[in-house]
Amino acid sequence: MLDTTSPMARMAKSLEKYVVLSPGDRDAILALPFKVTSYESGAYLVREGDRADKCALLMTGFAFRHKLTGAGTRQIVAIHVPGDLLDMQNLFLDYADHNVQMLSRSDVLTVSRSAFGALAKSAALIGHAVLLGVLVDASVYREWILNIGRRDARGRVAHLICEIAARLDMEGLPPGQDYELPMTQEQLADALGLTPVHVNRVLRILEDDGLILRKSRQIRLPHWEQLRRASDFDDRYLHQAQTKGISTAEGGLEWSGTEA
Amino acid sequence: MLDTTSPMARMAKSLEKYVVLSPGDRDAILALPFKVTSYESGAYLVREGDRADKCALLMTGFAFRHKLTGAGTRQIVAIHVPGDLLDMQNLFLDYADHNVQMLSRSDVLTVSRSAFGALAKSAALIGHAVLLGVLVDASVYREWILNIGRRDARGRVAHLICEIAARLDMEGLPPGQDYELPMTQEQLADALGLTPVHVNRVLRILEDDGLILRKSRQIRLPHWEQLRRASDFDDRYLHQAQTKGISTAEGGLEWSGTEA
DNA sequence: CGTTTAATTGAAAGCAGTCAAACTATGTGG
DNA sequence: CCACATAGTTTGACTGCTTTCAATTAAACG
Repeated sequence: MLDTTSPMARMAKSLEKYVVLSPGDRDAILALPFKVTSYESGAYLVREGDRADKCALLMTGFAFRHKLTGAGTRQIVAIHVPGDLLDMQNLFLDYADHNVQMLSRSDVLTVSRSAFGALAKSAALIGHAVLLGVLVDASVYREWILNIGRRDARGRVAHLICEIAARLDMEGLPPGQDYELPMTQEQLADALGLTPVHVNRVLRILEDDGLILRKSRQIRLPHWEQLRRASDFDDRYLHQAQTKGISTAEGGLEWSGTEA
Repeated sequence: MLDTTSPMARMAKSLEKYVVLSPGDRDAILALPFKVTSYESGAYLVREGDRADKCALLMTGFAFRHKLTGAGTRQIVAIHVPGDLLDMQNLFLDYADHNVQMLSRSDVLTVSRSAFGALAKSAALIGHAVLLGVLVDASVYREWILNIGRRDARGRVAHLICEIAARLDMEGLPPGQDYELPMTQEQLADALGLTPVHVNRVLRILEDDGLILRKSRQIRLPHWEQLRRASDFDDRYLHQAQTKGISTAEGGLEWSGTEA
């Protein structure tokens, strides 16, 4: 199932989160011309204003999307984990309305807009997979609007932690383990509409409440269910069922840790 | 150009904001079975948890999307104006992750999911129009995240007013006129992550600053350019160019009003 | 190891929220 | 056409969550 012969197999696998591809579709994907590029942490994959000319798959590492206000403050609007399709967002629009930047050193698979676009146009299923991917992204955006607009700082931070944990889990990364959140507190703040100072305070509160354990940027969630409740996190907005396949145990990751 | 023979002509027109349809595509759309329904203000078009079974076009009136937190607070995540395609969002996902509700008495054109889905699958251009529509919606979501996360209350309110004005304008509704914002201050608050009381105060501030004029829910924007600057509004995120056709004067609507 | 970047902590200020009451529309029935 | 009821708007006083400003400590990097 895990075909590692070609990086394009990862692309096929990512699309198969949304549809069941025919062998023909699969072959067509494997036949696409591609390129794998390593990006440093902080490198830009797309800059606001760029004409989108490629579509990408995040193979390793993390990335984020962000926009800037006229006053220069930043708002991160999405976080991406390995396995995410990166630029369907901008691919078909006239120009990029936001930035995509690496959160960590990352390997990115890119396919030219023309090649991918042609395939998506000719193979209906693949086009549909792209549409579903965009719809799920849109659902995540809606939850972020709710999170930032209507939850207090503690709930907001906890919710983002839950989302990232759930998505890593979904992508098959080791569940039930510590995981590394490759974000500075300043980046967390920009993702949550808070200040870095307050994020720091809230993290401490969550830690004091026993909801999370921290060691540098390693985070462990010893009481997933509690954290989930505290943050009002309900993973349905991630539409993993759509994502047929990955069948994580319904209610909960089981973390082994107890106390520091 | 403005074909009023069938409500489906409105649907075709809305899709043509994103692509140039062939006569064949157009005919196929006009041939779809449809239904026009009137909804009262406050009526639900879609409820969270519903299986999506229809796709809709808002013909007259306004609508909004919202989600609720576990604590019961509401966050409005999008506003829709006449001419908007309403439920591509949920159409292809397993179930609706949010609610769609009428802001005013509205006429809605609906097409069954199966009929529309089949057409979108067979006619690549129509499918592509749907994709573009969803991408533009996603871009608007991103701007809302930025707006709520990084602008103060005054900027936030002003930005939303600008967005709605720009979108009404885009849909060909009388520009440069007063327009009626069919939202209560409580709804505005829920769209902006604020409280109704504070929205009220901010509206007064904007009025005192001469940026808006109000009479009940009629709003006039006598100094568009000033309001635009005050709210850091840049309409590029609405991707109207994508929306080939409607060529509003680039930089600014010209409102005639001066002072009350 | 020194230098830079990120994380912490404290004290003070401020923007927005909460609570409560008064006022204004809008709508209904007599 | 007026009286009452309901929904929405406005205003004031007070509270508090989050920000700001500043300084210190810890971690990451070449």
